[in-house]
Amino acid sequence: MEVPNQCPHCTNDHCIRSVPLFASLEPDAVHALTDQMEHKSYQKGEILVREGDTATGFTVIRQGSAKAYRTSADGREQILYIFPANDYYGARFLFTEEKVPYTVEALEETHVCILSKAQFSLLLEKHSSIALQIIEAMANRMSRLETAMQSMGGRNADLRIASLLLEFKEPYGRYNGSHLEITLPLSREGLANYLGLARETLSRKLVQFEEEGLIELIGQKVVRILDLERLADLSVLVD
Amino acid sequence: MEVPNQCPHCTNDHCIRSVPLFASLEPDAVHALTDQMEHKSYQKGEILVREGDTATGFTVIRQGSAKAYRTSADGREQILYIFPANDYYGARFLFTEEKVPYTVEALEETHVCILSKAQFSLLLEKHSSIALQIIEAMANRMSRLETAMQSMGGRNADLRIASLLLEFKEPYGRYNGSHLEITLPLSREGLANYLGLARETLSRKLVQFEEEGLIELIGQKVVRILDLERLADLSVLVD
DNA sequence: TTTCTACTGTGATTGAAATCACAAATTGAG
DNA sequence: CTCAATTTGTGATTTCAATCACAGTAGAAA
Repeated sequence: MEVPNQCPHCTNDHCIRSVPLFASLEPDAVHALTDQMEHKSYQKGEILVREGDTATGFTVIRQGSAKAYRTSADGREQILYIFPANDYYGARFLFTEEKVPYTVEALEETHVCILSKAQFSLLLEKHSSIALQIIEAMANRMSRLETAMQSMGGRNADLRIASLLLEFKEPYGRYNGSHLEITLPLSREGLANYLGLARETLSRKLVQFEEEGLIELIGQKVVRILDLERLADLSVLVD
Repeated sequence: MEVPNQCPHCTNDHCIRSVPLFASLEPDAVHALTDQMEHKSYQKGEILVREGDTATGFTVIRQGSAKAYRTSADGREQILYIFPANDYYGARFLFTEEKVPYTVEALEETHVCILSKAQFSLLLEKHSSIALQIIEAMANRMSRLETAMQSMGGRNADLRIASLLLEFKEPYGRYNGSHLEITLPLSREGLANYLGLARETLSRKLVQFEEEGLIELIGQKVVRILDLERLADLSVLVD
């Protein structure tokens, strides 16, 4: 149920300018880009692109958010990335791979702008600074993957969960008074699929963390961090 | 015990030309580069760079091989990468991070060439094609990290080990007659640290694989693959 | 060769997380 | 608001891998 329409957020330049990747472009380049992009909308649960498809274009999430995951032979869903608004995906597999390496699914109502492979290549040629920014963005994702790998190689669930909370501190945390509160972007099931744990284990560990005074659960989407230091000790971060 | 010396392999142009990243450079650019690079040698077990150090330069492994790992609070060593000859590391953390994200340790006698951050930046400016090749190389590493994440999120050790064997098929496998044989680049302990498993579990699983007719162990460094198909079924790869 | 040191395999046991099963709570649609 | 559907928590149980302990093996050095 893709609804190709004129994305109201994209008919003016603001759209692209709020995407860090394009922040360095001059106004008329932004204008040109805006015209070329294709706009689509998705409801929660709809698939933006499916693992194994031939590469679509470079896709910017204008509004909403999405998860990227792979499905294993046993049916398990391993979430690899969570893309918040203004993030993008698809730069990488325009360069190397023919096939899309993961399924991307909307976590809520989501609007995206798509630039075709050809247009994206042209953009890269004209504005070489964008290549450097892509390298930088890729570097950040690699950092995260490396930390995830370390955390998933660990021996206990506490480590994974503590590392997850610290990872989410940046993008999803904010201070409410003096307390850091993280608004979880996924359901328990989703978090479990991100961590490679059973949902039940995650539930139990979270209440255990609460009993130990590490966190406080507020509703089921918000976690208040009570003891960041002890959480960091549990996590993968050394020193 | 770094032994800065004139690396015999680097005083002529061949050195750099066999590194895919620099394959596209013209002869005199190669010449200029060669002069700028610093050469070092390490014995097995020596540390090339340590996690948390301030970034050294872009480093090319001329001869030998190395492992990159992080150490967790509990002392566990999670291996993130294995760098074979002609591979390189350090491009990424010249862009973004100040601190080196992992320790690199020689797996055997190893010779490297190092390009300083400043020189590397200059190179990038002059030869924009190198930026694209770096993106491509990063894309490949990301692919591997994503697969690793999927495999480590899995529920059993068989999956991890089968995925490892398939991963090693490319770089370390070769056909001996009609049989595919993989020469393992690490000890059991090392492999276990790569997989996030206990050494004992890996040992047991390998003999189990052998009993089931999936593989045949030849000495302790070579694995002959007897049933690639069934191995793939066990692994993370779907279809 | 012999000796020493590393690495590797294997049994016994423990333990942590997966699974199974279901109840409680929350959400959302009508 | 009500009711169904989805999500979440929690107990009981099982299972698989970690750990502990040690013996066998290979490899390097003397």
